[in-house]
Amino acid sequence: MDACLCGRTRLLNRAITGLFDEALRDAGITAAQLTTLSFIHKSGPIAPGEIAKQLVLEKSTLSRNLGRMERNGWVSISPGEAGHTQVIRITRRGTAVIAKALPMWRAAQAEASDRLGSGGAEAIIQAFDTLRGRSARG
Amino acid sequence: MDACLCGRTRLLNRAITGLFDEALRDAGITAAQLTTLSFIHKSGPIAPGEIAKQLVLEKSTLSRNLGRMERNGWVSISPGEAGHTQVIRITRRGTAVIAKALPMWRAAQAEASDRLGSGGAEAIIQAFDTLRGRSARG
DNA sequence: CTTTTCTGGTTGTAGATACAACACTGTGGG
DNA sequence: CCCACAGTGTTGTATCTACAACCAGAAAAG
Repeated sequence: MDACLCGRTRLLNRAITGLFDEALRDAGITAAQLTTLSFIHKSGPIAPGEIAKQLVLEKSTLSRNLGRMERNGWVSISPGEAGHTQVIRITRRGTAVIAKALPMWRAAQAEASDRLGSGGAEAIIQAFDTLRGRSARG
Repeated sequence: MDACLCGRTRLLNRAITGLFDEALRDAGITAAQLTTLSFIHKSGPIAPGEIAKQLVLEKSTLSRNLGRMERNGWVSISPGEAGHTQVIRITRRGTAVIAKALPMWRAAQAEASDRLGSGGAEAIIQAFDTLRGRSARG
């Protein structure tokens, strides 16, 4: 059970997330939050269900994460057209916090690339793309 | 911010962990617990601090995880020789649960390899090893 | 038109994770 | 001997995550 893909992925995740969280601390945003916020920024107004699908997040998880982000003033949550649906929009403060975090993110990205080695970073991108591709088809 | 290593690593982690957790459900153990338990099984009696260091886990995180595993009867926690230290030992029930989980783990590992593609699985191992090597040196 | 079913979101509960602060114990300096 | 310090583990608090159960609205079935 030595070469467990899950154990390795999880350890990799702890190490990389820790690195980004530390780098982003002064911006007052976590790595998880920045990922979601950037996604919303890029997508434009979007339903929670769609975010969850794209980011492979449980809807209940996302619900609470969005609640925190709304409390921080980074996103607005308004009722959608069809009943009981919602639309998530990034706010000015949300855009501002992304801008503030950007240089710190760049530094963390560079540091992560360095620690993973040129092959390692590529490797993660590749594993990610393969997973994405397969799950999209399947 | 599209090719964020952190976002991708985290998504990869959610996907892979979910796959293993589902596969292991009938064994009554989670992926995180199986990783720690296997490590203890392989290492023999070991101090919590050492486990945390090897698995890149915060000592407080490990403390609570070990508490749950002790409550499940999978490990024993006894005082070490030097004051205030501890020794963690795997129990019979711990060994038994690993044995029970083994075939499910194998299936999950195969499924994960498949979804990641031959290159993807190798890629994760490689990224892991590079990180390990660099952090060991640094 | 009413009932069933489906889709989308929230709430209850629990594990995994980390940071800060604390408690316990051994060791050195005085 | 007493006190500061360093190493090790726990506790308080918060975030991230998921599963199960639920609720609300809409569409389909009758």
